Amino acid sequence: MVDFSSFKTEAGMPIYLQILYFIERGAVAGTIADGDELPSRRVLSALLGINPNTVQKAFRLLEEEGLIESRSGAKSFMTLNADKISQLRVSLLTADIRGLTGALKRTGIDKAEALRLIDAFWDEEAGDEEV
Amino acid sequence: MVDFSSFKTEAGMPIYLQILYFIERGAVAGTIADGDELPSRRVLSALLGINPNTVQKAFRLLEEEGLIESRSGAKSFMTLNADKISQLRVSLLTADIRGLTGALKRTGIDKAEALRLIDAFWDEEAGDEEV
DNA sequence: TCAACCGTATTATATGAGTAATACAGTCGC
DNA sequence: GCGACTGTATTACTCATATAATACGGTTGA
Repeated sequence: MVDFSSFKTEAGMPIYLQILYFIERGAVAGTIADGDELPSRRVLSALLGINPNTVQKAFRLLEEEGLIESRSGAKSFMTLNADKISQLRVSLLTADIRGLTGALKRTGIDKAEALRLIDAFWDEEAGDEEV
Repeated sequence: MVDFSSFKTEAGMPIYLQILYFIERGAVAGTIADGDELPSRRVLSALLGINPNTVQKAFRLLEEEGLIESRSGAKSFMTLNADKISQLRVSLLTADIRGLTGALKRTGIDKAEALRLIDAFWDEEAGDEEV
């Protein structure tokens, strides 16, 4: 069963996308594996305190993406393979890195300082680093 | 005059926020300086192909933040000083770095690989790096 | 002075995100 | 079989974003 205990909704991004990315990143990280059972729309929505339709929207997109399989009346399961994971890994990391480097460049930071900041912040959770 | 020639709207974020961040990052980077004149709401909206009200929303927030000064009937100007810029720099960079490290960790990447990716992607614009 | 700007405000409309309530048919284990 | 679950679908509502069309009064420069 796919574990949602570490999932927390945040402001600023649609919840259905947060669910989508949570599944995608879990698949790439290996914490979610092929064949894993997904909680039902109703159960997950109750667990997260959101509407079943919001969960359904995320699951529908994941099914269109070929990452999960749903049959009317039955439970839903992850359908992963090495190719899908590899492809997903590239697209997620590329978007992450490109987004950050673009933002940092617009803020006038050079590469050396960027690397220093990543290095300093990596192990922190809620520290007050000197920027 | 604040230069918006490099500004392009993107999907996924409210346009008024994109304008807000563009000004903020320009102020931190030094490409926008204290006393710089801002284009009028009407002129900028025509230039960007968006609605004047969307520009006004961004400028209103910037004024509440104390980064610009507007007088009814007259033009608007940047009002920056070292303290404001320093404060802005910390908040922007902190949000950037925290966002990225969180995403990469959820994708199962370790620090060494993260630093390698940033280093490899920094000088690229639209390349096809091996991830 | 006065026309051409400027900032500001108001009202209306369209769209997408998210919630809410409900309904229907398929699957599964007892 | 049958009840409890499942996925799926529909309609309606709220809210934020963005657009659109105006309108008002202040500022500026020829």
